[in-house]
Amino acid sequence: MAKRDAASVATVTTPSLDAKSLPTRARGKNTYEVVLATAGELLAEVGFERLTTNLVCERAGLTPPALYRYFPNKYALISELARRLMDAQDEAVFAWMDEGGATAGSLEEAVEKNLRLQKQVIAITRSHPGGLWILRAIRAVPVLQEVRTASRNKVLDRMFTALRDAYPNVSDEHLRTAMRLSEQMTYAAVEMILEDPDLDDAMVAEEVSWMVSLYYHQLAERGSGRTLPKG
Amino acid sequence: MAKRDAASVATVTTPSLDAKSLPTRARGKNTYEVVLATAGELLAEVGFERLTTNLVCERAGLTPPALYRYFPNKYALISELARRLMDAQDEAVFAWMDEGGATAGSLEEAVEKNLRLQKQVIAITRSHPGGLWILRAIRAVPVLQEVRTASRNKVLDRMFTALRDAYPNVSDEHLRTAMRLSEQMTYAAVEMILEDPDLDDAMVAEEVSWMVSLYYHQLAERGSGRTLPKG
DNA sequence: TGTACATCAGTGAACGCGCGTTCACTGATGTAC
DNA sequence: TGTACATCAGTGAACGCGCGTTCACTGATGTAC
Repeated sequence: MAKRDAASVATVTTPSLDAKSLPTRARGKNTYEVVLATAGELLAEVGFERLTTNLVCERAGLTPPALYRYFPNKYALISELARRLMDAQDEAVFAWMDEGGATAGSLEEAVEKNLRLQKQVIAITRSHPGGLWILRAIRAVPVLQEVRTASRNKVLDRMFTALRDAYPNVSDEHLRTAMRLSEQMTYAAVEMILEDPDLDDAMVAEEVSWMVSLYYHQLAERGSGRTLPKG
Repeated sequence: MAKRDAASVATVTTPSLDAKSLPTRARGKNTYEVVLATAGELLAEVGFERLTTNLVCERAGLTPPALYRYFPNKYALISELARRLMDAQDEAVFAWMDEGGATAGSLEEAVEKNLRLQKQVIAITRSHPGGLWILRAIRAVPVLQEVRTASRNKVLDRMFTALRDAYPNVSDEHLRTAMRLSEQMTYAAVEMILEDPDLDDAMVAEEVSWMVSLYYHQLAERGSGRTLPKG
């Protein structure tokens, strides 16, 4: 077998995200948090691409080896920030479900409940510095996609269990697809709102709630075949 | 005024995208296309972050100054690829509108028409090497967002004109928001399908069509206040 | 309650790599006469 | 139809910068006795 032309091979090695070691003492814990906070702050200012460990150190008033003690690279920084954001969002969703948010009777009720959740997710993302960039990063950076996938699956599994019985005519796969689409819609709207200050948050949130609620409302009436709703 | 601490300032200079010069002769035009094709290919293989001008040159069998003659940096490469993808998609949307795709009577008809467009957009994106990465890049990379914005506004303006009269009870802002949301939903679904091969393309496309169609269907009935649909 | 010691936390300085970029140059291609 | 010349296209080799990373070290902090 001939030696392959070097120019034709593109090697891809994924950087590790494993925290090198966690701080045990107060000083170290503080540094750890300062680094993360600074990373979030800089993320909001310069975006993902321009974020470097050196830049974080400079801003945080640390030398590189101090950061490097806890985080192997910038991906580990974003990974931790993303994990926290996802956890906060997931908690909000679970609390919402526990209050019966997902089991509405009328369409109007569903819209109202959905709207509350939508607004919460927006508020949570906004309260996390660099939140918009975190959302973009977990979509666009391969090593970080796992954070998003893990969070999504956690929420989806629980929601699937909660909703399964409410849609007897819909197959498992169909229901899962429906849930993934509404999840996508929710996050797309959050990104939209955060990146375009001209948009009316409340209006966007309400419209998304309508879109998702109408869809689920009609999904219940639709079979696995294609039955149109009455009217 | 005191000199600001260097560590507290994060400068952001945006790279230029202007093509340095366009090739005039056949050889140059060929090189130009080879560079772009290689960039798309590598984008699909290694993603945006790992794409470098050096890597493109190596794979294309060129030296850096050859690439550099036409493109100032990697953003210019992706920008051109993105512009082409957006143009192809926009054309499909316009053709669809010219065939009356946006002006359906019944809900069922709307779903059918919407589905055709959705499938076309998926096919177009798939046919462009690195298409998924191009979509991600124009969302996540500041200099490239303009490509997306330009394309979006072009489509939105034309669609707004076409739909304006069909929704008399809906304000301009409301209608624009509605269109932006359905646009987001469409692209979110394309990304979803391209990045998760386990998904059933046809099912996702159909569900998106339902979601969007239901939404517009109900939008017509809804006032600028909040009137619930009958039923 | 004080001191000695182990361990944690952070520093200063330096490194190698590869990226983007440039320079002076050779070779290819079209065109004027 | 051939040749001279202007311009386009691409090369080879080198550069500086800044990023990630490491090393031997100093300083801070908790704890055993």
